[in-house]
Amino acid sequence: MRKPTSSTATAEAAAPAAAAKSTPCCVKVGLKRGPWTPEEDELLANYIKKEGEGRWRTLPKKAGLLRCGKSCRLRWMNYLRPSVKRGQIAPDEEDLILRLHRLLGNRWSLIAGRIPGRTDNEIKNYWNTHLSKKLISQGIDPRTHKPLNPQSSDQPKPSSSKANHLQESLKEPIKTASSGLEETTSGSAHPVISNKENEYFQNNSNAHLDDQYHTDHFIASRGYTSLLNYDGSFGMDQRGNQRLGNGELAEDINSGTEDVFSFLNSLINEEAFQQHQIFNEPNVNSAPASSDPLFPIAATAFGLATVWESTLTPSALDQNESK
DNA sequence: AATCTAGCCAACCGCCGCTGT
DNA sequence: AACAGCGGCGGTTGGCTAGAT
Repeated sequence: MRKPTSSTATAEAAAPAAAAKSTPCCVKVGLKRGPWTPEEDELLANYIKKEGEGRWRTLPKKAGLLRCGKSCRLRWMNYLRPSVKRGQIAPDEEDLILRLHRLLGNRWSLIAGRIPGRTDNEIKNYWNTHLSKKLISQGIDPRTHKPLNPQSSDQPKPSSSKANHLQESLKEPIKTASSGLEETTSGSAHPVISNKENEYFQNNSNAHLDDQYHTDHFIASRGYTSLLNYDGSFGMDQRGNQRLGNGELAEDINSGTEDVFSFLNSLINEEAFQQHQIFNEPNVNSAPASSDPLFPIAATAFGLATVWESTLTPSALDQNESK
């Protein structure tokens, strides 16, 4: 159990000594904690509107808040930011969370980065309160996305159609935006996996979808598509890292694709890209239209993606090796 | 009506990696 | 190379609320 009073008291007692050496933002002398008031929200929002995000350590003082910088950052990121979407998680968002979690594990910020308007905290809470329980009730281990009882994996699947849908959903490879998009039943556009990729899974005996490593590796090796956000924009975490899978995977990705993605990220204005239609149309197997106002950006992205597709994907590498 | 219980979620904590010195 | 500061992340907590008893 958490011990707020004692830990706070300890921190406060230790604060003067700590402050003499450094000024960590979590020194709690005289700082307010707990729920934010509307007045505090207004102060914070107004300040950030004027001065912008960042410099969290000094922000509270300048904004006239008796909060630590971390608390301000959290409040802004999870609640006050205009882009934060409120309200229930939609079924297609839930589906995406499940798929991303299967690939990424508890990398909430990475998952949130691919679901516009949702925060890592919100997704984490939703997972812990809804999805993990849902998976358990379906006999699926929420950590591994595999059957809870391995011996029962040969048994018939749960009889309800909902359960079947969930099981099937978890087996599908995550849809990517490499070569196109498809309409979901709910009407929103999801990135799709290409025929080539399906072919790869079918032809490569090591790439069976139940195998977390191979699924991860496949997606990771196709770095550029896995880094496409749900809305079609290119996504990395805020440090510019690609935190997919375990460290080994991250190395795999970083060794081959980071430059490409840094370049793409630098090319693409996210806001403009979100409004851009290239990744929001049902079929974008063709190159972007030159009449499009964002043609230069789209064409560069498309070009790089095409080069990547034809030279560095597992199937392309196999083909090149066999030549 | 009062009490108990469970669920939800905003907020906190400790740790880590990056960056600047 | 070592250190300190900062921002960000994931795990966890505890207050609030709705429903059950």
